[in-house]
Amino acid sequence: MNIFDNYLELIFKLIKNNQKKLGLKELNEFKGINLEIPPSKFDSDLSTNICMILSKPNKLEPNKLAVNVKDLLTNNIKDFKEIEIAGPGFLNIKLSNNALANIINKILQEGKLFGSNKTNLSYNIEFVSANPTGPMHIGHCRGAIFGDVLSNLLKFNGNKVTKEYYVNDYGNQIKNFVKSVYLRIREIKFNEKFKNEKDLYPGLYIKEIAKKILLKSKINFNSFNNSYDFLSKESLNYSIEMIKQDLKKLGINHDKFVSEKLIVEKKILFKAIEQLKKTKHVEEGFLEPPKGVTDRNWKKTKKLIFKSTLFGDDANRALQKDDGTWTYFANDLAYHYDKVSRKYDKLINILGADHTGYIKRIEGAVTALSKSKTILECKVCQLVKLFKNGSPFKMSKRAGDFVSVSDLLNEVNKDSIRFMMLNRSNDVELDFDFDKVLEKSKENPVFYVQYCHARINSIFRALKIKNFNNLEIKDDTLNFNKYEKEIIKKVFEWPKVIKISSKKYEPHRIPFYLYEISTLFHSYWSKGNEDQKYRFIQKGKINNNLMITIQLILIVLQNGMNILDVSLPSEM
RNA sequence: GCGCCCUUAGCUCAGUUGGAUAGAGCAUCGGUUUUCUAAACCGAGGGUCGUAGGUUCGAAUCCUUCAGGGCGCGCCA
Repeated sequence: MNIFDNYLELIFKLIKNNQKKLGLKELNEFKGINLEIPPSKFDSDLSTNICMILSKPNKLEPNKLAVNVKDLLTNNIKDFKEIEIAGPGFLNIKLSNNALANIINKILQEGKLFGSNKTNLSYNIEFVSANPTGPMHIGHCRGAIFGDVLSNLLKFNGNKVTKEYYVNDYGNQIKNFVKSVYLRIREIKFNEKFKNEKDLYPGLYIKEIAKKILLKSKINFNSFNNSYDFLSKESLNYSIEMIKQDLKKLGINHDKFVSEKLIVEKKILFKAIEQLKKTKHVEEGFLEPPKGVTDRNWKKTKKLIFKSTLFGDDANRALQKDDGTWTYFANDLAYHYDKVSRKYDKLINILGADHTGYIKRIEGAVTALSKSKTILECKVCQLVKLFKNGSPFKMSKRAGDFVSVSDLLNEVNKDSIRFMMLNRSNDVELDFDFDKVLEKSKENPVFYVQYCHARINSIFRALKIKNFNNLEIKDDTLNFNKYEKEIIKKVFEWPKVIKISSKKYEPHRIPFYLYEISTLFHSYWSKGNEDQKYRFIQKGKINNNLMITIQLILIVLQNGMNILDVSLPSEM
């Protein structure tokens, strides 16, 4: 039930059928025309810019065209009770009571589905993909929640979504990680001091892993090479498990974990390269020394390169290292070849701000691999800064030199973390303030929205019922006051919020919307303090218009918080 | 040097494929509770939308210039 889309379609049809009469030669496919809720100072339900847009290519005056369009619409769409021409040529539309009643009834029927635009595409969203060399830190957390909620959002909007985690369980970092575990084991078993050499992982969690492995293993750890296979398998298991636990505590479950090691073993890379050689995206050649980096022993050697400059990248990228082994990017190319072959409509990668430089090459890779049939879009989450008492806050560094997700979860509950991590656009840095998140006040948006729900439930308690059942309205009983009207208009906007946030991959619009509708509710509620007649419950009863208004709020609160996966307590 | 992101009220930020007098929260000042949760509400002040141009009926939004801040720039992963 998206009234904007529905009515626009009607309007377009009418205008097309009466094109000549209106003197319109050029319809421009109705591009740029929209229907929206006008600012609250205008006393109308809908507003469209159609006359302003169409007047230009047809060389008509917007206000004159508006007079004709107004007549056309009022005579043919009986849902439109009254239309006013306003400002530079807006049409402000009032809906008939009958139309309002029908719309509201439909929303009540749709309930949990209200807001879905039923787009029906298949998405693959890769997110987190933190290296399995240690626990998740605060930086991963934002991307993790962003990806999870974006998945929920796209699912809610009617799509199929695969939530994917790419496990980088291959390469030098893994060797360093395993070596660190090995040295910690030697430290415990043979009392050898752990020397913090370059490239090793000093974090104390490595010690925990070492202890666990020692408890269950029977091998002697006399040589790194001899124990490597066993050690790497065990250490990776532990650290991946650790990450999965953190994700679980945040309420995140991926559908699929793809192992880089497996991608390598399946030799997918060769197929990918073979294909890209044919399309001339991969060639043997030489690369220039990296810019902005000095003091390197640069050797110009011939190797396979991916021509990412064709896709706007700064430089072409090496697929092979000097010693002939494959680069990380090469394996990622193979991984994305695999993703492309799974035939999703859209691929999305969620990255941290420090991976911005990687975007063009990997998006280009997908375009090349899919022969422009699949588009990969990378969304970047900017940094998270921790604050406490208004000043930057550093947590215990037990886990290493970063703030871990489990540290965070010890202080703040999952609901607050999820909501707050999305209470900013992904494009801007996010200040995460511990005090604010723990506060029970308007300043804490999570609380504010939840409190709205709790207050609604207090009405149920006062009326001694569990919910409003079987609500239905007839137009003759329809008589909303100005506060209710405002709330209902806001509810009508919900499908639009879903549509835009789905289209632009911007889940942050949902918490903002929920906060706004909560404000309208709290405000209306408080009117009862000033004026008896606005009290929700009169002589133990509640009137029908109010019941409907509250039910509509409940529907969007529940649908919204479901997408965020944040709880709605009925009492606080 | 290059790429990406950001610059909107004192502070932190929203702002829909370009729309009407640019919106919230915090902070400041003032008010509201014998009655459904005051953990809330109402009101006031506060703006050259970083700068300079351009596009047009109309620009915070699109294009160009410059300035400031962040992130990144390996044949690491």
